[in-house]
Amino acid sequence: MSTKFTAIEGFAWGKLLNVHASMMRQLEEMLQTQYHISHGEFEVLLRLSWASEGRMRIRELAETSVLTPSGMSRLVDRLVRSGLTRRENAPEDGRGAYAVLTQSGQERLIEAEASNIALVKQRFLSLYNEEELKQLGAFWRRFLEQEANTTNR
Amino acid sequence: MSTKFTAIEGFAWGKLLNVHASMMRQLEEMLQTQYHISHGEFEVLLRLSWASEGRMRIRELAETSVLTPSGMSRLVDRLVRSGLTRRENAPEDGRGAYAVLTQSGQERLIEAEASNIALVKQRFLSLYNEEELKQLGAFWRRFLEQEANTTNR
DNA sequence: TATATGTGAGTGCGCACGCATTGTCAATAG
DNA sequence: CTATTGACAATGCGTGCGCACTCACATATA
Repeated sequence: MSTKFTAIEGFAWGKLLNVHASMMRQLEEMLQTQYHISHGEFEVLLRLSWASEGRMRIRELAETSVLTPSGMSRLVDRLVRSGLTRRENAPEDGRGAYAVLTQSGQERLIEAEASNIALVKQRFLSLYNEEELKQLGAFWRRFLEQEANTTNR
Repeated sequence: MSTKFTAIEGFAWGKLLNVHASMMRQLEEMLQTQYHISHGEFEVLLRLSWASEGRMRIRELAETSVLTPSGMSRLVDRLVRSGLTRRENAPEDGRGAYAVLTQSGQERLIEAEASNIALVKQRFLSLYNEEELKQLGAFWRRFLEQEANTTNR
């Protein structure tokens, strides 16, 4: 295998990085200035809202994110100080702690999520028709299926 | 505009994030364990290798990256301590400083870049034929052209 | 030339993170 | 029941970064 990219390969890969960086920069700036939360904090609030009764274990949150348990513990700390979550001891496991979405957290999340979705639609999704979005999804599915196969062994 | 994603939209956007995260995680782990450099340091070495005589101004490096000038100054510091770059005063501008690729930096970069390209090909590019890669590139081009239009005003 | 304004690089400080460790509790073995 | 091992959350420490600032120098203006 060659140690160089073809022009087509270099473009397909390199510009993917640029597109991702541009979108993330815009999303993070919007979340910070309008809602005073980082993108990581936003994602935690979002996962909590999906969970039953708006609560998840710290460890579970860490596993479904890019953070370690220690980083997640501190992130939840910040959310607690901001009043967006609270901690609750796990009744069934004395070691465990839940992060629980507060009323204030739900309200902040609803607005932040709406802005988040609007920005992604406006800047990214609106550029492609449904057929093209399906095509993109098919590309990602192919990648993720290969990942699932190779990480299991 | 709706405040929800359609299933197709959510997949096309959400899985793009997953694909990017998976690739970046693999690349960063490879660069760190095999070459003892971060991905940001790798990109700086790469840009230096593209520049004439392997030298660029700190400010210029910062502008073409995600870092601020202060962050870039410190990143170059680390590269200097590792022996991969050296600093040189700019003769034409007494304020300025160049980061210059050393021999050791060139050697490290050549190997790291080969590994980087091999990993991207193996894990990502090899999943798609040339027609599909062209299509991906066309999607990215559409996005970046829109960005160029809207950021200029 | 003399002064004011702008720019490049570097630094003190605060913040967020990972790693290693600790404290607490659960689960298993004897 | 006791001891060992393992798991969850939290914390001390080191590191990398941005922001605000400083210093050195360049550029513009009178």
